[in-house]
Parts: sequence; C-alpha cells; structure tokens
Amino acid sequence: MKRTLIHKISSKDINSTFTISGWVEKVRDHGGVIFLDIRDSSGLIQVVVEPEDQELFKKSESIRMSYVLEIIGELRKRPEGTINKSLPSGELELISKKVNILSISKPLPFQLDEHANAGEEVRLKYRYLDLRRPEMQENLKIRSEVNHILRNKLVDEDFIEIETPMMARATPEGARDFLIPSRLYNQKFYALTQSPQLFKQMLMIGGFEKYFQIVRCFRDEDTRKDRQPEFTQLDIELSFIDEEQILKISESLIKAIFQKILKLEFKDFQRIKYQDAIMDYGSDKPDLRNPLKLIDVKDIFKNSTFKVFADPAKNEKSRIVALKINQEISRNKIDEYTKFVGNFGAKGLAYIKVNDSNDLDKGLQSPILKFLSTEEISNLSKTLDFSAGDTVFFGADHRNIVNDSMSALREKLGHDLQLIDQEEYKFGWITDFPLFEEDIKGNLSPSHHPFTATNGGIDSLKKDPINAIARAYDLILNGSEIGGGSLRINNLQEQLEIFSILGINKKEAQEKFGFFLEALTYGCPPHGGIAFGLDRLIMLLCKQESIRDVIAFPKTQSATCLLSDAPSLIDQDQLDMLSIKVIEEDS
RNA sequence: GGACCGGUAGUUCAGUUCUGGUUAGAACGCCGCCCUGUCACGGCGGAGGUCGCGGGUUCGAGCCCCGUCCGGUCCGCCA
Repeated sequence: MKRTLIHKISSKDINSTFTISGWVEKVRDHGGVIFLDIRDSSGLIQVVVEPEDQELFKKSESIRMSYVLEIIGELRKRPEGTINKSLPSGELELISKKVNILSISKPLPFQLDEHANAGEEVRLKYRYLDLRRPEMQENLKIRSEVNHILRNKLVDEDFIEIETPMMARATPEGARDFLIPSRLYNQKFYALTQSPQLFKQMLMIGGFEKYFQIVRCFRDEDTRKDRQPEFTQLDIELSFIDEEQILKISESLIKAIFQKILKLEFKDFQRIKYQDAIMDYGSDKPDLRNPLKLIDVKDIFKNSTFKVFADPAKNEKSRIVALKINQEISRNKIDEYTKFVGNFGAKGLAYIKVNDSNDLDKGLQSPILKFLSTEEISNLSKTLDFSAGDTVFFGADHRNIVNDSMSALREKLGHDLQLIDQEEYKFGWITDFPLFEEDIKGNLSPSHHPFTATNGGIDSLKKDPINAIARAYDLILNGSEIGGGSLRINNLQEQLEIFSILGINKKEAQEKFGFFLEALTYGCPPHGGIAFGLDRLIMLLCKQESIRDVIAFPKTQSATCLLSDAPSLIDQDQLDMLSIKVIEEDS
C-alpha cells in the first residue's frame, strides 16, 4: 500500500487505513498500551499499539527511539480528554495494525529533544542527526525557498543564470586564496574563486546583459559567526544601467523574500551616505534598530587643556564623540565597557554621569570634570542636552579607533539596555563610499574592489584619489552587511589609473589582469551589479545566531569539518603526483 | 598572530576561585522490572567517569601552576 505523508492525514479520513513511514521520535510504553510518536519530513502523529494483537504488541515493545518504521494503521479520532492541542495532528491517532522495522538505531549520542540543548561540537560531529531536528529542517527549507524565489523572480525578469569557473587563477588583491595544485602543470596552481567578479564582468562584455548566479565563494580568512571559508552569494550583473536600477531590482528581490516567507511588507529602504553613517554611527553597517547616535563634540575642545581631548581636537585625523544614554550605569559596568573598547584600540573610556542637569557645578559626576573648563562643560550640556540620569561616554583618538570602538559600544549598549526590538527588520542602503580606504599608516586600498567606478572621472581620480567617491552601495540589515555592489569601470585608462594608485605597476597589472584589461579594449558596455551574502540573509531571516545554523554541513570556527574531519593529511602518492613536498613544522 | 569564555557520565550541567582532603553528584538518556490513555507519561531498581591531554607543585590535585589540543565569541584579517 502506498505511503502517505503524515501532514496529508486529516480528520476527514477517520476510519481509513494508511501506511506511514518515519522515525520514532518518542516511545511511551504504558505496559498495556504503547504510544509511538512517528515523524516524517512533513509532520508528526501518534501511533497507538493496543494489546489485542499479541504478536504485534510484542514486536512493538522492542521499538526504541530513532528506529525507522513503516506502520499500517487505521485513523481514529482520539478519545475524549486525550486530545493534544499543541500538535497539528493532536485530535488524531493511528491504531497500529502492522509494523515493519525498516532500520534499528543505537541510542543517539545526543537528544534531539527541543528541551535538551546539545552543544555545537556534538551537533556538528553528528550533523546528520542534528539535521533531523525540526528547527534545522525548517531553516534549510527556508533556504531552499529563498533560492527558489530568487531564481523565479530573476528568470521572470529575463536574467540568465550562468555558471562561472570555481577553479580560476590566483588574484593578488583581496583575501587569501585557497589553492589547488595542478597535476598536469607541476609548480602551477589554480585558486578557488573568491567571487565571480571578473567573470561576470566579462559576461557583460560577452553580451549577456542580465546575469545572475547562486554561487559558492571561497576565501581563506578567519571565521566569525557570520563568516566561514566557503559561503554562498547571489551574484547579479547588468549592462546599460545605473545605480537606481540596481537598487530597485535588489529591493524588489529582498522584499519578495520577506513578503513570501515572513509575510512582512516594507517601504522603500532608507538610504544613508557613507559619511553620514560614519558621523552618526561610526560604522558603515549600523544596526538601524538601535536609536543611539554618536554626537561629534570635537569643536568644544579646540582650546582644551585636557590633553586626552585637546590632542585629538587639534588633529584633523582624529575624532571626539559622545554617546549619551538615559540610564545610570554601575561602576562595574563602566569598567566592563572600558575593557570592551580597549579591544578596539581605545586607551580609555571617559564618562560623565548627570545627576542634576540644572546644576553643572555639583550635579555632574566624573573623574574628568576637574580637567574641563566651565565653558566646556556648559557647551557639552548644551550640545548633548543633559538631563538627570544621563550617562555620557566619550571616545577621543584617531578617527578609526573612535569609530571602531564607539560603534561597537553603541551596539553593545543597544543590546545590554534592550534598546533594540529583536522582532524588527531594518534595512538600509549605504551609498557614496569613498573609493579608497586609508589605513592608520596612510596606505590606500580599494574600499570595495579595484574595478569600481568613481563619479568624478579620471581627472579627479588623479588629482585627489583619497576623496574620490565610489559608485558603490551596500545593503545592511540589523547591523549586518548582507549585500554590496558597484558600477564598474568600463574604460581601460581608468582601470589602469586605479591600479597605479594602488601601487600595481603596468607590468604587474598586465601579468595578473592582462586578460581582463584586453577584454576592456573590445567594446565594454557600462555595467554594474551586486552580490548578496545568502548565508547571512537567511540567518537573519531564520532568527539564527550563526550562519552555521543555516548551512547543512558548516565549518567550525577553526575551519574544520567535524563530521568528515577535513582538512586531512594526504598520502605520499597523492603528493608525489602533484609534485608537492610537505615541510613539517618544527615542534 | 592576539584576547576572553568553556571542556567533569552518552547529553546538558553542578562541584573548580577566595578555601586542595574519605567513595566526584543531578537531570535527561540508557538497561531491567511494573504500569491500558500518555504526549517532556509515571513508579521501583541498576549500569555508566582517562574530570580534554601532557607536565609540575604537594603527603594528597577535577580544584593550584605551566604547556598543549578541541569548541565558541571577539580583535587583527575578510578588495
């Protein structure tokens, strides 16, 4: 008899006979009657084994959790008073007529029970068991649905899905490459692609005006809870477009996902210029649910005698900001926050407690008050609008340190003081990025990637690269960057100029990117695109803490696979074939 | 490369500092017996430990010290 999926069984079918197959989730043996909770991929139903059929009953007594069974049973309405309202099938039960044990199971190494929380180590080692948990089933179903929505929508809008190579050549810029030794050309290596960037640009040159791909990318960098060495992007590129069209298509994709999966509607996403984001939040991916803002107070200390503020106040690369919260913070907490900002290079965390905002003489409390003039304090009070109960934190240092530490503190305070609505989703576009980033030593690197177009053109690029604005944009959601893209350079001269500003000379550019530079000489349409980090997006969509919970077989923080024990040592034969000699590290 | 948290029964944890001391506990799971309406079933009984690993201090170490491995969070890194 044909198998029926559990969720197809309904109260309309009372007295019908069904065959179901699935795992035993729970056994409740009452001696005279046995209840089995059977789960398949669609749902869960209670099976009752009654004692009348002695052979069946005896066999059923041997059934344990996680056995795989096929059960033929008759559907019955549960007797009065035994209905389980917390179950979709709670009014029904299947009276067992026949049981086939398809597979037995040892006791599981950890309980899949919703009431027991297994640690990540054991979950990852036995990932195939962890995947049986309804939460993981749900996460991966949503992931599949997201892929489906994206493909449908993009194909409907005449995008073409094209696969690009994963084995490519190593790139000098960007993240570390994962290398693949070539057997046929010893001493040579492929690299796993960090992103299909150049290939998709060459697809534009190749005349595919609307491309997309759901693609795995590889970067050999350290992991975080939202980063692992292999990850999935939705990659999009279009020709003959501008920023507006890309942002519009992107928004419609994201809105479609949230509409279809969470039934949430969104207005147009707010747009924030990079400079404003840095001013207000110290970050280019602020959590917009958090109402706190950084307030610039540098001007107040132009003539200060307090060295900690006076030095940054005079230095154009420095910044002084205040972060005000309307709550009293314990001394202990302040120590904790001081330590916290220390992680980001801050040398300390000055603060002022406001007890009485009308009495700036005696109503304030802080170890730095004695260094501040009456005028400075009065200006602070005006600018920051002191009121009783406020605590104000200050960051004063090189602007990178201030931005890093104070934006992190802003996020931490937002969480600690519960200023953030965890149920909310707040999107934003960050636009007008600088084309280059300057590190603390003054070196330039691309803030997006070296193929990004600027809106000033080649002349302004030459004159004033540091202030060049990129035609780039990031999509942020709840403090995560979930997408980013740009309009690209479609002109050889401009591309060469960028390389030269980055310190890549003509010879090197030719050697590493010659194939692409040549492609630019054969009629390259204006084009641009965007890529979304699907793991992150789905993590947020599923309200998970880590992308590991939306990846079927994820890597650990140290980039290993606990299930298959990768990476592993390689046999000498295999190494010989690749002409690779392993140098053992001194121990 | 660096900082911090954790590692004790199959699992989740307590015990670990201030204060080292007889036989290392609990819950769930597992095994046995009992139980005809449970649904995180219940009752009685039982088994189960390299206290991550190595070294040191000590009469004595799960506990103190050093090193190391594993998991996690973060900094650096991630164009």
